[in-house]
Amino acid sequence: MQAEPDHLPIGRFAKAAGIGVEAVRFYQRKGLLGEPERPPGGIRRYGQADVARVRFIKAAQRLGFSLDDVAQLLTLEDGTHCSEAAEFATRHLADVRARLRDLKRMEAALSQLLAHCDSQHGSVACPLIASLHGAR
Amino acid sequence: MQAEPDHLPIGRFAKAAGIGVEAVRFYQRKGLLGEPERPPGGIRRYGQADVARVRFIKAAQRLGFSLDDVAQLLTLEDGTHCSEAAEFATRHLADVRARLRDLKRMEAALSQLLAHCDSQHGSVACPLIASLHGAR
DNA sequence: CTTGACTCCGTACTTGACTACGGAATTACC
DNA sequence: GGTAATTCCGTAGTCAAGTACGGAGTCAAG
Repeated sequence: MQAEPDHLPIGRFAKAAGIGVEAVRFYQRKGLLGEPERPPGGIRRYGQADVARVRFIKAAQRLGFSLDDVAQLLTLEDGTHCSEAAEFATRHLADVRARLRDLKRMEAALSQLLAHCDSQHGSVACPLIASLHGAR
Repeated sequence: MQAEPDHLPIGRFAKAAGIGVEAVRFYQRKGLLGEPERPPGGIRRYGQADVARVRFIKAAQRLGFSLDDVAQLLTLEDGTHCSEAAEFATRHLADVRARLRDLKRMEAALSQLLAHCDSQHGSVACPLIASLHGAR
């Protein structure tokens, strides 16, 4: 049958999303990803929206969010009632901003290291620990 | 004996750093943290520099770095020869910048959600997935 | 100088996030 | 329409990052 971009069987879907077939099923069990309807005596098909969803999951994970965090973020995406959404979003936003602060400090420390390194050779230390001082 | 800030026994040290005693030993086994000398028939003592080091480890983890990544970052802190340092630092810097980009997008999406949410009640969706589109 | 808390060190268990396996059903290709 | 590749689904194993346990040695308060 058609393997067009919005009727991908699980194997192609997983490849398109950059994960394994087993990981797809794992995310479905965790509730991060829906199981498309299975036509009687047929197989499930996946679309581009599913691919984007998985890419988001992987991106958020790289930013240090657990799958439980990602699940909450996805409920925001999916549209919850405003009052609950605001609560989650506020908390996650504070979290995101704290991470941003630390990452910026880290970027500064690393790029200063490189600047030093370029200009003179020998050995240099990088005050990474000090740069995040006051972090929590 | 003295329990002054630079002669902490492992229990106080762990508490000061916000982790458990077992985690301290675990980081030592991983090489993230040195084992202070043990005076013959005595116990090891830890100082503020160790506390700061552990705090850095935890902060970096929250930013999505694995302990192996953190180990590399710490070699920069500890001061390596410039040529190797530059290589690591360049790679990590690119990584940090990619994360920064994604986090900024996420921050924008979340704060927009809140802005919408404040101004009108009912249900709102948050285009988080779309906000990271083009992420890797 | 004893007693209770703490340290040391090795091994084993737990949790989160997958990854692998295997047998029955479905699909795709010639 | 047969057969090789996929899918399905359940169970089990793996790896990272800890956490817990336990017995022998050390410290510190009375």
